[in-house]
Amino acid sequence: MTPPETPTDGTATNGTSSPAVSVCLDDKADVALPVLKKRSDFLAASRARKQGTKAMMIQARKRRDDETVDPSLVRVGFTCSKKVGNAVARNRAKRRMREVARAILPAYGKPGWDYVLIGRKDATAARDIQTLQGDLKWALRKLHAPRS
RNA sequence: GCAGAGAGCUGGAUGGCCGUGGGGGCGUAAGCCCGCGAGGAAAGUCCGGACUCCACAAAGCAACGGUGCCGGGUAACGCCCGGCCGGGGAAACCCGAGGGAAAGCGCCACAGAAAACAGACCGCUCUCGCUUGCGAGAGUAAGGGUGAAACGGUGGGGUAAGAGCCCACCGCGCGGCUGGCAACAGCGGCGGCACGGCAAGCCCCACCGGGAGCAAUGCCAAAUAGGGACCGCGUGUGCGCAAGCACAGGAGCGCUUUGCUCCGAGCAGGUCCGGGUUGGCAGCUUGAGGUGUCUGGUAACAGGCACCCUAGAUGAAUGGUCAUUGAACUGGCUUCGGUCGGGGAACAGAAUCCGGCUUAUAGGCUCUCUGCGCGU
Repeated sequence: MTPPETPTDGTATNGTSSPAVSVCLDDKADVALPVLKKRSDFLAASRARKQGTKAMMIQARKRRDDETVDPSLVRVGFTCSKKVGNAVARNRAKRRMREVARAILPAYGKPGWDYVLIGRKDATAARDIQTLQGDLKWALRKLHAPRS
């Protein structure tokens, strides 16, 4: 009846981070963007790096080398907890995040990484779409930066 | 035109570009093309079914849950339609858990003398006594006061005062006739009045009802821990060589009766099955299906004919953006006709599928009816 939601337990701190790798950003406009579907992928991402913005939370994780997924892929997942609102509000937030990810991630995401976008109450639906894209680019720069 | 009542519809629109979930086609592939893609409530999960799996010897009884005026509709319903009765309204219409209180139990707060079986607080009348406005006795229940409710009501006669004591009408009860399939209604007769209310407290009566749900269920693949069944040998007493029969015991089928089934202490063995986890496929959308039309019916609805195929996801598709337009609401100007701006669409998102109910819902539209007013 309802899709699975973000678990509301707060397990989202220190995880496996990797040093930043320099990536060439050209000719990636039509790269496929697979969607995360397994609960375990979401749980792994929630234990990795995260960066909040005004209208959403972004989690990012570099996949380990022994994982079977094609290392050239950028994968993305979307989630909204029930705090975001009723089903209409949650679906709307996911659709807007999907649109933002489609515009930004093929060019700015790094191959071999998984990204999870988490919606926020009211803000995800209300914020201008251009601003949301800017938010995501800013957050990706922060996430990709080497840890100090 | 104004006020009101009922029934129904709608739920921003059009186009371009980019994207997305199924389906179809082309292609070795990358990919390209075509077509389809949320609601009236998709919601609450409250009723009723379909469909699956499990359970099920019969009858009676009991328990538990539900329904409750009558007739019809339906696959079925607690739903719908029509009618009856009671209540509200000037009317259109609206509301009602609307069987049984002479089967039984229980309750009826406060107030009041008295709350269910009769009785008498203030009174009223008569008699007696005297201290002359009080006491005693008898009669009475009309009047007063209390209450949601006070042992029929109103009027007249009657009386010491009164009382169905008598009479008329109304109410009530009993039995009859007429109309109606029925609930019930009408009419006239008899009875002087017995039977207060609550069944949404228990209860009685009638009728209905196995359980779980698509995470059902079936299949495939991977992966592994050791649960169960059957076979074989073995099993109380009596009779019997034995097979078996009888008896006793225990267990199960809600209970009873009839009836049936099973069991008995283990094990070196043999054969087979299942369970949880993850992924995939089926179930999965052609159905009590829609639209139009004709026929029957007051209607709910039923039937005939023609045409149509209209989401099938599973971390879950319907989105983003641009242009034109744009309701409510709102600011200014106004010659009250408008005009220039702002603003940017309610409740809400399919999850096996249907029939209902309930709840949420900005605004707009249509039809019918009632009352009043105006015009012709």
